[in-house]
Amino acid sequence: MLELNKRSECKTERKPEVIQMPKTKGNIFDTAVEMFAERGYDNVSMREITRMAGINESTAYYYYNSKESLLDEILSVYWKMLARYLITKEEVELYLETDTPRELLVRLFPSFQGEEAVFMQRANRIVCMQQYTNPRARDLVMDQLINKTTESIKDTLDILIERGLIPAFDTDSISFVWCNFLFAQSVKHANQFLNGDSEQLKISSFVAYGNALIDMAVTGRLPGAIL
Amino acid sequence: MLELNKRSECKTERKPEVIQMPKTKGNIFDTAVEMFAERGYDNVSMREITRMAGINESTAYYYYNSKESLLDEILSVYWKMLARYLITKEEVELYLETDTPRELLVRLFPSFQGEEAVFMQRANRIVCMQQYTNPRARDLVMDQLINKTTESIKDTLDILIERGLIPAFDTDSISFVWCNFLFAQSVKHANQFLNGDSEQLKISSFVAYGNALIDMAVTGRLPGAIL
Amino acid sequence: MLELNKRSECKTERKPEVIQMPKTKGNIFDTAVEMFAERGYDNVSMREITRMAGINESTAYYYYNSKESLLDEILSVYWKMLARYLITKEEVELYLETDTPRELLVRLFPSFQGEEAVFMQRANRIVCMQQYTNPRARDLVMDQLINKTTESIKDTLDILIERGLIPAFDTDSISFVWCNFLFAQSVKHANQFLNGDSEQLKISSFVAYGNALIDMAVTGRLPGAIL
Amino acid sequence: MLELNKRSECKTERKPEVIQMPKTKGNIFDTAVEMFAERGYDNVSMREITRMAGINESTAYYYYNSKESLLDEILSVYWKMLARYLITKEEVELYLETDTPRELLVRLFPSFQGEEAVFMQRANRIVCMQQYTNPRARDLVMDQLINKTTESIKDTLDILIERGLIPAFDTDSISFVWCNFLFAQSVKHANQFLNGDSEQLKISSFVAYGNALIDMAVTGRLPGAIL
DNA sequence: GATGAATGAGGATTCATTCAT
DNA sequence: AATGAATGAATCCTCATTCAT
Repeated sequence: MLELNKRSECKTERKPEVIQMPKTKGNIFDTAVEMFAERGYDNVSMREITRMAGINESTAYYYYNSKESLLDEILSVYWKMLARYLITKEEVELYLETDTPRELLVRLFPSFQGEEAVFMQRANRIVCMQQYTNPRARDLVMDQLINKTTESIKDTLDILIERGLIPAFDTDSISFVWCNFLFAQSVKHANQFLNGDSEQLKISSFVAYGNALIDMAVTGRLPGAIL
Repeated sequence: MLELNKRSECKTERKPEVIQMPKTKGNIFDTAVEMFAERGYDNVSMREITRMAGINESTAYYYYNSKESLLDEILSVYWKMLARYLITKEEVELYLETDTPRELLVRLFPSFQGEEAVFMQRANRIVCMQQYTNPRARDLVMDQLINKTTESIKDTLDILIERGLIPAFDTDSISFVWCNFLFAQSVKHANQFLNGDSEQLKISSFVAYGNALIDMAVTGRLPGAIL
Repeated sequence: MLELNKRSECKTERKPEVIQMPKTKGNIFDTAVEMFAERGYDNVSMREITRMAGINESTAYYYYNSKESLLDEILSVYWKMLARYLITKEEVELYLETDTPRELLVRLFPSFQGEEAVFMQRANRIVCMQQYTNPRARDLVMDQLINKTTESIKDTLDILIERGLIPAFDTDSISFVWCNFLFAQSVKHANQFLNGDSEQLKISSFVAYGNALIDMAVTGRLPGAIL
Repeated sequence: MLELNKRSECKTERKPEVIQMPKTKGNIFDTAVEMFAERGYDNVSMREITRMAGINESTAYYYYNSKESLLDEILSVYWKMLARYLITKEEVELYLETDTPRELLVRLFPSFQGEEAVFMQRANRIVCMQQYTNPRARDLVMDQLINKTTESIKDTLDILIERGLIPAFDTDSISFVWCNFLFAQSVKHANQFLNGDSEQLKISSFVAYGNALIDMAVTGRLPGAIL
């Protein structure tokens, strides 16, 4: 059976490429990510972050010019990690050597593991919150999370159709709908985020309806449709 | 041609039922809506709102106990207006006397006019921003914007299928995908919102892909699908 | 046995002479007394008083020019009621026709009944709190509560000695000590005041040690002294 | 002649044990003590304190979390200084090696010198004002200023009687009266306090009547009593 | 690297009071 | 006699940031 959250291993090497920082800086960064995610950028003060991190308030300014630049770095790291996980045309070709169409389509649902997953969840929430007021967060959402993802989906579908592995249909509109579905999930996910419970978040409906989308793509018709 | 934003008249009377306030209170309310929408609740001070509204800061506290209660009222009004526009089963039956299936399905895309539209756009943006930190806004999004809408879509599709007006399919998953599509649009809409430009917001893609969803429902297959 | 809080009836008529006010004014007055006593003049706002009294905030200003003038009236009424209860030389003479020395001395301990007692308790607390910052309250304490009372005690003792009803001693210092004892009790009383519990305030120690003072005056020696 | 305010030296070492603070903090503390004493906690704003202290308002919040915590510290210091000056049984025994009974009894009247005296006077006034609304101040008055002092007086009298140095009498009631006398003086003292004039406060009556109390204890009879 | 001290600007909110009605 | 609307001034407090050390 299909498992949305366990993606088969990547073919192309993806070195974790962990972002290296001095210990204190990392401490500030991590604490900020956690607190911003929990309560929102505007509702967390530098004082609170540094107090929670157990360091002096002014020390934060040794590493970050301003509160905003701290947020910038978080967005930056998030952007980079996201980018590493978008599937390119070349990768699709590669995967197709071994994947069935269903297996390939599952890869279109993002999935992170371990510490990375925790960071991505938090950063996702921060970005969702900030997209309305922070131009960089908005770009991130619009460009990376939406346009690039739509493109990636469309590319995958196009290749599958081209190879006759799934029936032909208008991939433009379907990739748009598909991506918006993913985006809505990510917003809802961010929305329901409660620190600590993050693990227990019910993603069952997400999985079920994600499968519906894959079904549609593979069959060319609505799930359960009797034509 | 299909027009998503001009819904044919309602059968059941919907009196505008404008929320009445004293002049000054309305002034505060409107200014707050405008400024919160533009820059976010946290980034707008009572000082700024009242200065913009041309009244004394303390006057705002004559009408609202706190900044938060001002936000509460905005959410309240938004909730009420939204609720008025959700389609019930009874209304679906009524519409079906004259509507074609396509016309009926168009009604599932919310549409506001004039001043109301301006308020709804702004309030939508405020709600989107606040859903992460304000429990009431979160409830509004999760319950009203998502659950109730999904239900409304499912009801409509079920009735159409029951009457044999569209092919049978799994309305559960489709209404879920459909609603999430709408929700994603509303978030993106909020996201791109720039005061003044609100009118120029490109909704063409929304319309195009909205039509794709309607097509799917009417035909039971993916748009352009060759089975 | 001696009962400090049940003073035998006054000989001279003391008409209750209730201070008459319009209903609303009395309402404001009473509410203010209650709230000032409970939480202190500075910590109670006109808004709170009028809200508690169930009238409009500005109505208070129809009857009182300012918050301070409301306090002034309270002090005024308190002053008048206190004055009515100080024992004059003439009254001492009158009482002596029927009282034993002990009975007469008991009269030196102030005692109020019923509603009057409630008001006096509250007002006493207000005066105690305000004596440090409000000149009128200070005068009230220093002049009325201390000097006049001391004088009244001294007069009584002098007459008793003059008539050979108690041994001779230095009434100057004893009336001073006596009055200061009373004053300390009144401050402690005010201090321990908790609205609602006012009735249950333990005055047993006050009574016991009040009796000690009377004993001293009647015997000329310290209570229990073996010379 | 007896001098109430010059207590013969302590036997047991009492190191001044001055409370040390950073300069600015001390500045805030001192200014606050002065201003609170003069005009009352509620009638002095942080703005005024810091302006008077010549520092920025927010600096005060660097050292004190709130206005109330500033008051708390004042009460704390006052409490500590008071505690250092209560006479214990052991000290009474010690003093008795050299003191006459009168000299010993004089020690029951508190006496501070120099800067300490100024602080104690001010703090005493603050405590007197605050005792009605601030639980900590109330405890301070009731427990430290009254109960502990009464106990200290009783202990001293008991020892003197036990050794046959003064006649036997009921030390319970006398220590109660005595302490209440002291307390009344302290309240009156606070009451009459006018900044700058503090030095000129007439304490003659206090001394005179304090002597009366000592006389009573030493002779067992009322001052000037002819039995 | 890290910190303690300090600050200017601005935050929400309260308050006593006024005035037209 | 009573009130609804409005306000100026002040309140406590927070915040991001700087700077000398």
